[in-house]
Amino acid sequence: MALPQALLASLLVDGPCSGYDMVKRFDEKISCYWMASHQQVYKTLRELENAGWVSSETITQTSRPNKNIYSITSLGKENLAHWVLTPSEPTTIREDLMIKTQVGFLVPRPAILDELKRRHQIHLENLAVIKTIEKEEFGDIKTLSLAEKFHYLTLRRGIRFESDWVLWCEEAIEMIGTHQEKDE
Amino acid sequence: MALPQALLASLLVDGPCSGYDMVKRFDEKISCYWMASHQQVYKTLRELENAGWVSSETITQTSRPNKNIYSITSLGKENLAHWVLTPSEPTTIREDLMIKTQVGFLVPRPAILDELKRRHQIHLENLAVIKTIEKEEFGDIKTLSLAEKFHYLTLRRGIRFESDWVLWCEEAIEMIGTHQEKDE
DNA sequence: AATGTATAGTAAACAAATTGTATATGTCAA
DNA sequence: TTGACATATACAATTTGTTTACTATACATT
Repeated sequence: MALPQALLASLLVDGPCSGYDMVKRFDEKISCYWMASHQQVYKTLRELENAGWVSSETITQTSRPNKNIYSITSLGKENLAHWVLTPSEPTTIREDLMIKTQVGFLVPRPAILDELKRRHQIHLENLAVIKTIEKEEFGDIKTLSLAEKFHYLTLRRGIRFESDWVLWCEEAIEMIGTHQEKDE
Repeated sequence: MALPQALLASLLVDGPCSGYDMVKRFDEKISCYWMASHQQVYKTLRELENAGWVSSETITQTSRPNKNIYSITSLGKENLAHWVLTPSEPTTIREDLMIKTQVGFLVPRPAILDELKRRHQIHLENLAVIKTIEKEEFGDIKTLSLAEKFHYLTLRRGIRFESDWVLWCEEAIEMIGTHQEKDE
């Protein structure tokens, strides 16, 4: 929905880059709250250029394929600022695991417990990655500039999000794992 | 992606219902982790019937338009159980507010603070609704059946999710609201 | 010499989701 | 009695996103 704006924001905050770089940025940093395939990214960058919100410069490379470096234009920046001012509703969520949990009684308990443990592990790992970034990129919070604080807040969202999943998984594993059926 | 399974799960857990009822169920209860428009719901129910995973019975009504009551079939139940056994990755998130936070420095601070406060309020209200359901539908957790515990866990996920948003909003409002720029 | 990995991008086909519109009917209040 | 609201379903257009597949080159490994 807001992929164009997500790309513009990345170009603005982290500087000009190629489509290839953008895909990597999405895989790494932003992954906790936005995802996009490389086809989508390349396509959207071209559309943004047609709209005049980004400009591109082709870098001729001898050792590698040529690449197009995209930069946000002043028009793109204006558009982005305008979009930020429009209110937006919480994004709709579609979480497969919740459906599976709802009907978890359909399958043997070890099966659903394994899936919960798998998820627990995934979120533990994600959390470790984000916390490393927090330590490396942010020192004393009070000394940050306003822009840095905004950046830091998106990272905090990721930490909260992953921590919350970890805690829920633990609650679920405990509750399902220790359940004793009456009269059986 | 898993809308068919979400519908099957709802028919199984909450019983047979019409397309109209299903939309309402999605608006109310499941809203914290799945969303679907009525067009999607009606379409998918028809597809599920063609696949033989649900059956429908037309209820002739004099006072209202006729309605089709859908029920899950044994084939649908088998399919659902099979799907539960397949592992699934965390759903990709696309959260507009995070992009806006990333580039919040583009707009006047009161504007972004208002948006954060609006979100804070939304999640507070969502949280109140879910907590009411928790009180009304679940008493002593230890006495719940296994199926009820699975149900309860999806509710717990909603409570955690909304609480977490509330806390993040408070953190963000505090951090941005109290920021003092140096040398300006 | 063959295989794998990283870089850098294009394109078509399909699936999913949103947006907009149409069609009925009944209830209730201003 | 007009209009808003709720019930109940459906079609069509468009946008958005995923899957699959393909073209290149270079560098490192086996």
